[in-house]
Amino acid sequence: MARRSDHSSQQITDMTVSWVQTYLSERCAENLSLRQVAKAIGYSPGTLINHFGSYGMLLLHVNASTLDQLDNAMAQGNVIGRDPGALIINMAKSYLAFAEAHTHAWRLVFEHRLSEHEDIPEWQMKRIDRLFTQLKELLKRVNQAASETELEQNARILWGSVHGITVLAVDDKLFSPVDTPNEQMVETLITHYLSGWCTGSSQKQQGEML
Amino acid sequence: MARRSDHSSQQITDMTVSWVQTYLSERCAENLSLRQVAKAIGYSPGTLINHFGSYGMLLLHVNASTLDQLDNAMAQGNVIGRDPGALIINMAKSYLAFAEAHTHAWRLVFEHRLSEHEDIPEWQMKRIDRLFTQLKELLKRVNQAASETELEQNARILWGSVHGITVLAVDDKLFSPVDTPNEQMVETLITHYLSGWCTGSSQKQQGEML
DNA sequence: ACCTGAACACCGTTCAAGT
DNA sequence: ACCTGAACACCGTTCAAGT
Repeated sequence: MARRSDHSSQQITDMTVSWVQTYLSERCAENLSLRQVAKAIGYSPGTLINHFGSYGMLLLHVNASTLDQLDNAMAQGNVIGRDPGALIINMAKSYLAFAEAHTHAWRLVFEHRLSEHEDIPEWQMKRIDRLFTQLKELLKRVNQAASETELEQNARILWGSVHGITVLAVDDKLFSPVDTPNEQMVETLITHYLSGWCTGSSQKQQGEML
Repeated sequence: MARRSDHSSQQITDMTVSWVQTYLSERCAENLSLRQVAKAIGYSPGTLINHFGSYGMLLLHVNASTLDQLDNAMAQGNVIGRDPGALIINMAKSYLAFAEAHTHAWRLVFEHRLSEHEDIPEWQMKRIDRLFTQLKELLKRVNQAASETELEQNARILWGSVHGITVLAVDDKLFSPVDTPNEQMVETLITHYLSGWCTGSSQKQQGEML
C-alpha cells in the first residue's frame, strides 16, 4: 500500500514534530515510541527511520522546535532600555515559566543524549548559542569593565544556576518545607550573584579567592 | 532448577546493587536492562521483580547506594573550624568531582523518575535531607542573622545552582569557548552569591564571611 | 524512488508449574 | 516459599518485496 509522495519530505517532518509536541503537552516522552508516532501520522516505522535516520534523530528535531519556542518565549520579556539586571531576571523567569508550562518537551531537550560520539548538529548548536549571546549582552551592560572571557564565564555560571533550580523545581526535587515560589528563588539568586560580582571582583581576575 | 535460599534476601539486594554499580562505572544506564542484571547475578528476571517490585524500584535501590557514596565523599572536605564560605565551596567541589567521577550512577539519580504518583520512599528522602542539613549549618555560620526560612531558601538556591552547573558540565552542555575549569565556576558562583547575600539583602549583620 | 510488512533481537512484567 | 521459563505485549531497526 505504498503511497508515493502523498506528503513532501518537509511535510512529514512537520507532521511528526507537531504531533509529538502535542503528545508531550500531556504525556511524558518516556512512554512514547517510534511505532506510536508512525501510527499517528499514518506511516510505517521504517519510513520514519528513513526520514530521520533514527528515533533519536527524530527526537532531536522535536528538541529543535522546543528550543525555538523557548527562544521565542524568552525574547518577549527582553525589552530594550530597562535595567539590565531586571532584564536578566526576566529572562530567567521566562526560562522557568517555559519549563513549567512545557515540562515534558523541556525535559526531553536535556535528557536526550545522542549515542556515543555522534556530535550535536550545528543547527542545534546555533539555537543554544542565541541564548548565551542574549545573556552576555545584558551582562556587559551590568558590568562594562568585564572582559569578554569574564562575560562568557559568567553567562555560563548564571545560566547553569538558573537551569539547576529549574530542573529541580520542575522535577519537584527541591523538597522545601517553606515552599518559596520558584520565581523568587531565581530572582534572589540573580540579585545576590550580580551584586556580588559587581562589588567583589573589581580586580581583573578571580582565583584570588581565599 | 529452583535454588531455595542460596542467597538471603539481603544478599540478593547487595549482589544486584553492587553489580549494577560496577556496570555504571563504565557504561550508561540507558543500555542496561533487568534481564541483563538477572543474568549477571544468576537469577531469572521474575525473581528480581519479586524482590524489588519492579525494575524501577531496583534502580531506586541503586540510587540510594549512590547517594550514600556521595554523602560519604562530601563529608571528607567538611572539617570543623575553617571558614564556612570555604567549606561550602569544598562541598560544592566534592559534589562536582563526584558527578564527574561517577557520571552514569550520578545521572541515574536525577533522571530516574517513579511512575506517575508513586511517592519517593522516606529512606530515600532521608539521604537527600542530610545534604541540606549540612549546607544549612554552614550557611548559618556565614550569616548568623538569617532566619530559619532564609537559610532553608538559600540552601536550596545554592544547591540548585551548583547542581545546574554540574549537570551541564557532566553532559558537556556548557559549550564554553573559553573552557574555564568547572571547579572554578562553582567557586565563582558561591563566592559572588555569598558576598551578595551578606552585603545586600539582610542589612542587619554579616557573618564571618568576607 | 518511496513505502510496507515481516523478521530480528531485544524489552518489563505476569504467572502457571515445578521443587 | 522460592524460583523458573514460557508467554504477553511491547520496543528500534533492517530489509526484501511490492508499487
